[in-house]
Amino acid sequence: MTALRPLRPSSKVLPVDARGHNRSLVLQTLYREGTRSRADIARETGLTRVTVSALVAELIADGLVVELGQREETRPGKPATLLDLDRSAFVIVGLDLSEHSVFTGALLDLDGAISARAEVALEGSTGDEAVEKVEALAARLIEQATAPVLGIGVGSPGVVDLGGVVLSAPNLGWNGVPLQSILADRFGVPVLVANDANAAVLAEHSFGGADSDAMLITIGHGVGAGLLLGGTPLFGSRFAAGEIGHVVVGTDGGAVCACGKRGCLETWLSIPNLIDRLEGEQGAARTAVLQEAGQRLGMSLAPVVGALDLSEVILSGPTELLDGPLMAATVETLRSRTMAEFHGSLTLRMTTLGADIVLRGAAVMVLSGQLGVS
Amino acid sequence: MTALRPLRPSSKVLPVDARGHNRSLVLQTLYREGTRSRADIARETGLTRVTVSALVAELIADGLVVELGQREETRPGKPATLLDLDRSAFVIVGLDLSEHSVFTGALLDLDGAISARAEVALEGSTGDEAVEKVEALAARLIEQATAPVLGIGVGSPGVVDLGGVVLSAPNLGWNGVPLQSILADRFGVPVLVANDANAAVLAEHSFGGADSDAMLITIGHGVGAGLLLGGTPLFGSRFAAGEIGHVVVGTDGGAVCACGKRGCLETWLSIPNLIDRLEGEQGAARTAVLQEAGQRLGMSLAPVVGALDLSEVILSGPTELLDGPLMAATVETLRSRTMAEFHGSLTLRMTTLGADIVLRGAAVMVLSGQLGVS
DNA sequence: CATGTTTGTTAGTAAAGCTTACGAACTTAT
DNA sequence: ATAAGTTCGTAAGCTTTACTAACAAACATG
Repeated sequence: MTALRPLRPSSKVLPVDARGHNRSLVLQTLYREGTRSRADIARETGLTRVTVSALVAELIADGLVVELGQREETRPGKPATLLDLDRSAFVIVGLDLSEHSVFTGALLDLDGAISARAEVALEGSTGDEAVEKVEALAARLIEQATAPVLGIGVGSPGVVDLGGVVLSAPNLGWNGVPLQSILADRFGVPVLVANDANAAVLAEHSFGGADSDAMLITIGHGVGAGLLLGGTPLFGSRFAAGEIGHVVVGTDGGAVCACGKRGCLETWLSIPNLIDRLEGEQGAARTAVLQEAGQRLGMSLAPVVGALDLSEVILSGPTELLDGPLMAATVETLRSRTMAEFHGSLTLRMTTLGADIVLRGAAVMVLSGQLGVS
Repeated sequence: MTALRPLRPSSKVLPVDARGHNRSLVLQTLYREGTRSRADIARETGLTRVTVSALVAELIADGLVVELGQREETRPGKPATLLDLDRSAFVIVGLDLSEHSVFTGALLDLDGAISARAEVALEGSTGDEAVEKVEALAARLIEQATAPVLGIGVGSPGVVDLGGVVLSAPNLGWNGVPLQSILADRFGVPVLVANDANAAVLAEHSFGGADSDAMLITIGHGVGAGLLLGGTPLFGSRFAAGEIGHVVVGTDGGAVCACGKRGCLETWLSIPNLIDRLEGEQGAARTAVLQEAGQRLGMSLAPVVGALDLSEVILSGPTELLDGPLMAATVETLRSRTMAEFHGSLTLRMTTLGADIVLRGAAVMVLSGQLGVS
């Protein structure tokens, strides 16, 4: 008889786990700050020079870190030996399954730069056929790799659990597809699978300058969101966090949605619906349609921004539709519906990463999972 | 030149830190599962019997754990020596500053049971005068303590940062009041200060059976919320997470709020406003007022529940107003505005902890901060 | 009564990071 | 030019941690 309900048991920590953490810490310092000496790393991490030397020796043996020779800068004392990540030592395979009619993929280096691309047309494939197309795409990219593959990252539409099983992706006809283990078995490298919007918000955090509390809205065939809270992605109790497309917005009806309800956010904001509404409209009428959509988005987001105290909301999707009256109306609605004094510094902007955002997010997943850097 | 923006540096981990973690793990096992032998703990934690013995010896020396004698149960092998937390070894001081005209406080044991109470009338005090009343209340409770004080937990209204500074609490006239250090300096024991709704959701998780993803709405003089995501409280980028009282709900105007906007959630739902609206109403008219308030709450919560994939929403406040037509309307609105297939198991209920919820949450903060149990 | 089981402890080992010390290589002051 | 001071990386030895192996104590069972 105890007053507390059981929590999932947290696990023991051995000294060897601490070692792994400190190894990642050294790696992260080099990754983020760039060229550094062993003594620099010791100062920045708080570890001793001795310990850093041992960890660096291990990283050099693993081929992750290289010595670059002595520091040029002239100052007293023995010159430092500079180190850096060997940013060409590995490549990462990133896959984006979120587009409507095509799977895209790329080879990325440790900095997230894209060195090769490939894609495969979906042609209406679903189920196993679609899985085979994912495998073929990955195989094609791995063939082109000029360095060992660190891992495969996948941004998939739908609901994905922590083990990389796609629980539900209606467009692809997937229900409980264990994509992670399928790819891991086939290619023998680490595989990480997540929802596309979650991947995107990670990319925006790592490469796009987003805060560690941010929300990224993907607007395309559907409407979804990825949430980053305290630097950690939010998955939700049923792995369905960010599924905001089918939340009803407003009290005044709205169009009937594919899901059966009336006035879902997607009926206002998804690109197909938006294009339908804009059909033939010009000038002020066109602006009015975009403003209405923006207001609806703002109304939907206001309670979330207030409840989570978000400082940054980012939009991803077709710039020509989103970046203008729509976004202006969203920010105006957000400000007028939340506490201005608290949210004075709330920013709303387009992603800076364009169409590659999911691919680069998939790479971040691998970097963070395999190297502990992110 | 690196592609990643700097993150706040995470810190090194020494073997001694791992030791502390494992010590907490043993403590947590005893706290949650109750009476256990060393061998039981070893099996449940994955640590060896040797290591557990060493950790238990330390905990016994600290007075946190006691031996209870041999297990009665008859089975082969040497009989086990049973252990348990010494649940009367320490007391916790919990303070609730969230009520409108009175500060309440209590002495709690390690199980969160209340053994003494005290309160002090606010009588309009603000600023330093209010701080002095907090100190007096704590002093009065500490005098009554029959065991060493493990720490002081405080649930305060307003915005509280991670260092226990009350950045803003308009009702008390507090702006940047370092309550944690004031109390720590005065009483020489660990002090933890957090927002009242955050404290409340912790209590509901520890003592009320709430899931590790839950949202607790406090409805009183104002309307606030505490969020628990993955078992961790959410604070937000400016420590203002949960401030949903001044989010505008609906598109049809509504009453003017103290904050200047029109149609804030508080204008529909705060207890003073609700009582005003109910003034003189009976029967169906009364029900209609409560239903309207419940619908407004549901409209506000729907985007949050959808975005966070919450499975549990809990209300705290006067049962006679909330637990009836209001709550029924809220759950109905929530279901009709979110994806039923995902949120089939969404539950909305009243807290089971009554008026002591903040006091007990304050105790959880101390338990979790000082013993690593929660 | 012999055998097997379970508990808690003792003894010894491996790993991790620490402190102390030192040689190498450089700048700066005399 | 020489001496002194500074900085870097490494070596040696220590402390802490949790591990394995082994054992005595205390019980049940055939």
